[in-house]
Amino acid sequence: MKPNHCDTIFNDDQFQTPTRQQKRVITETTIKKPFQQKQRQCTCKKSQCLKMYCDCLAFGEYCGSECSCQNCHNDDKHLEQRNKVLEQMVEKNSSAQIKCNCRKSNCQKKYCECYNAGVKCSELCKCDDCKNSVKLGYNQFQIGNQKFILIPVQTFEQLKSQQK
DNA sequence: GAGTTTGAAACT
DNA sequence: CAGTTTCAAACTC
Repeated sequence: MKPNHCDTIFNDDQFQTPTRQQKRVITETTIKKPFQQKQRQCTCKKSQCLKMYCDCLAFGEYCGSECSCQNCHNDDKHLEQRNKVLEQMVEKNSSAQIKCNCRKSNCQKKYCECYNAGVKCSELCKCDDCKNSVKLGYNQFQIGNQKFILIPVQTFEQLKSQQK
């Protein structure tokens, strides 16, 4: 198994089908409520929620009532435009891996994508003075007493069918 | 809550 | 490809 993709979360107790395109970082909020209808809350002002700056779009979710974004296009009224952006994103991220280029945060703050995702920095990273002390292996993380491993969707489906 | 810092994403 | 700018979140006060 090459757990390089961020497509799927597998945890010890259950398999859960992803409801969204996993993009780059799994936020703490997401980990706590994996694949539930957790409404992200973005505050985008200039991106129209049509760029990856938008947290909602970055996870393939629509913006919702809890967002406080301005001139939002990440809704069903702008489906065509939105989906085009998402398609490009999926293509771009089909082999996305968690890596960072941190300069000042020592990979110890949530600015760091690796730290934020709960994974160790890897040789893919170009960070300076890395102090990311996550103990788990690459693409593994733990919240509370729940351990998670990021695996590709394909593998996820295989595991799921084996479980039946 | 306002202002600052940060680094990914976007752009050139 | 590398350097720069833009952006919104993380962080600080």
